[in-house]
Amino acid sequence: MTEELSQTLRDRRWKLDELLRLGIRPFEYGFERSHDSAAAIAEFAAAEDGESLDADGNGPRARVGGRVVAWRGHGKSAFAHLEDGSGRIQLYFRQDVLGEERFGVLDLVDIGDWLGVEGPLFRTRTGEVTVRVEAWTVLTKSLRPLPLGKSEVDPESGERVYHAAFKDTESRYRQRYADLAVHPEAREVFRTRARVVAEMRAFLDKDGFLEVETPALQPMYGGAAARPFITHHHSLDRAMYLRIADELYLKRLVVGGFERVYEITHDFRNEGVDRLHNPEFTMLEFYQAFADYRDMLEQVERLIGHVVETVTGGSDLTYRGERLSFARPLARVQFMDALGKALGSDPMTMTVTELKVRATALHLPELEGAGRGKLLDKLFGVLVEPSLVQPTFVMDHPIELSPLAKTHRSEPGVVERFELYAMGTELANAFSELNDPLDQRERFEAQRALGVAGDAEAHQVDEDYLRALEYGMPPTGGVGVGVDRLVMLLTDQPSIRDVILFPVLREED
RNA sequence: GCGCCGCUAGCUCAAUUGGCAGAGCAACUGACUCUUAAUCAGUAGGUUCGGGGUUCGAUUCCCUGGCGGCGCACCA
Repeated sequence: MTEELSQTLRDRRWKLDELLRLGIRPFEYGFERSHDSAAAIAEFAAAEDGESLDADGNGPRARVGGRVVAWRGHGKSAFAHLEDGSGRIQLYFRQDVLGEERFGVLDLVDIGDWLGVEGPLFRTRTGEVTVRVEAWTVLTKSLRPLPLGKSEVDPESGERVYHAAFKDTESRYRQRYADLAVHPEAREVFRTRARVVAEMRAFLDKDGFLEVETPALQPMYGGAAARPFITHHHSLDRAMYLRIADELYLKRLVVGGFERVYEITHDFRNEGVDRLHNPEFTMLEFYQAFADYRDMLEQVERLIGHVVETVTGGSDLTYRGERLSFARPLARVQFMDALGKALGSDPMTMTVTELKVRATALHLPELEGAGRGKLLDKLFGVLVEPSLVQPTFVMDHPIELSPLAKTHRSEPGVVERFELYAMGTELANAFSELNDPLDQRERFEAQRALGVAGDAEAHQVDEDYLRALEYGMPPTGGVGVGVDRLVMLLTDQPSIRDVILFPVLREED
């Protein structure tokens, strides 16, 4: 490397060379730990309670490894903090313990280095459990300073208070490794995310659902209204699509005789990026034979309730200062009722022209060629959605919006469908699945007409799916849950990028 | 895609009307053997996001491009 290095980077390289010169391996092969920091602290506390400390106050010995996150030199002694996956532990180095030469080598240690240390545990005068370091080794020399601001622990709340923390949003997303390295609470968000997914699995597994994997690379996309990513398979010499939903494949499996199936996977939608949308996102879909959307509503209530309970310990959570209650039963409103109330007249009896007048009055753009379904959807989005702060099921959507849902058994013009909203955004979507292949073909044809008219998100006609339905799909309820958004709520994060480890960004430079 | 805001040292941020580009932390040198945002003294560190323009002089004003945030639109 001949690139010009900043003074800071040059300095780290110099220390690396010095370590090598002293015969110290700066990138070790491993380190056997006796404790992580939390276990070491716990074991010392237990020894203290058992009054088994020696005359100098030393308790059990520990070998701990971690990243140096703070350093306070005092001439012939030094304090440091080492952070590992379980937390932090203080280190105490003394020249009279380590010897002049070995203590001197500590000058080559920087914040950010990974160290392994060993020595007895003791409690300092100020009460902190600390390793009295008798031996130490460099595990990894850090060649680039971490963006680590100073921080202290608030004695009142126990929370970490940052002073000049690493907070440039762009850098945090681009260099997630650095964000995670200096923000334990960012790591906690992703631990929670993993727990949410694990609990969804546990809930469904326990209820007899089979986890399956369906293609991400598809010859034809479907199952949602969205623009796909298109790619090309060279040896087959044909276009392939990244899935926008796994719905149609999961229902094929119900046709095949798997009565309860689910998949937690990434969908890809070729659309804009904002606070609530990443082009690649995680969706849970599950399908249950012999069930209708009312059964699925109960399932969603129980599933979400279970996840909220696991993370918060109760049925409530706070998002952006707003208290949300997921206590069952959740509120429910009829799509048409809610929209009718907002419009001041019954949307079912309104003509397309009348709807368009109302939409125009609200300055809704993109009305060009919009059909009845799209108009209702847009009006609902503007007039009703923002008010759905507490978790609410919106029931029975217009048929034009839902080409894969069964028509309502008693209400004309609508389908058996619900969406779960909270904080004004959609969390889940479900219906009594349309299993009449003749009706399904008509719905596909209607979508094809919309597509011809210029709707880039219109559904394609999937002949293979129709063939599957012709074999016969039992009555089935299906649900999709936006996992990222649920995690946003549960971790109180303002942007979907805060719950996706490596969100989509434009190229650097 | 459109609008608004932002981009200055490793990190967080200043810089008056257009007038020598600064501070805290990190780093470096020195002092200090129970500190914890350690302390004290000193030192160094800059393509002010890129390109162009106006001007005696641009971090500052204008044009243009890049990236990000927020809002709108689209969507789950």
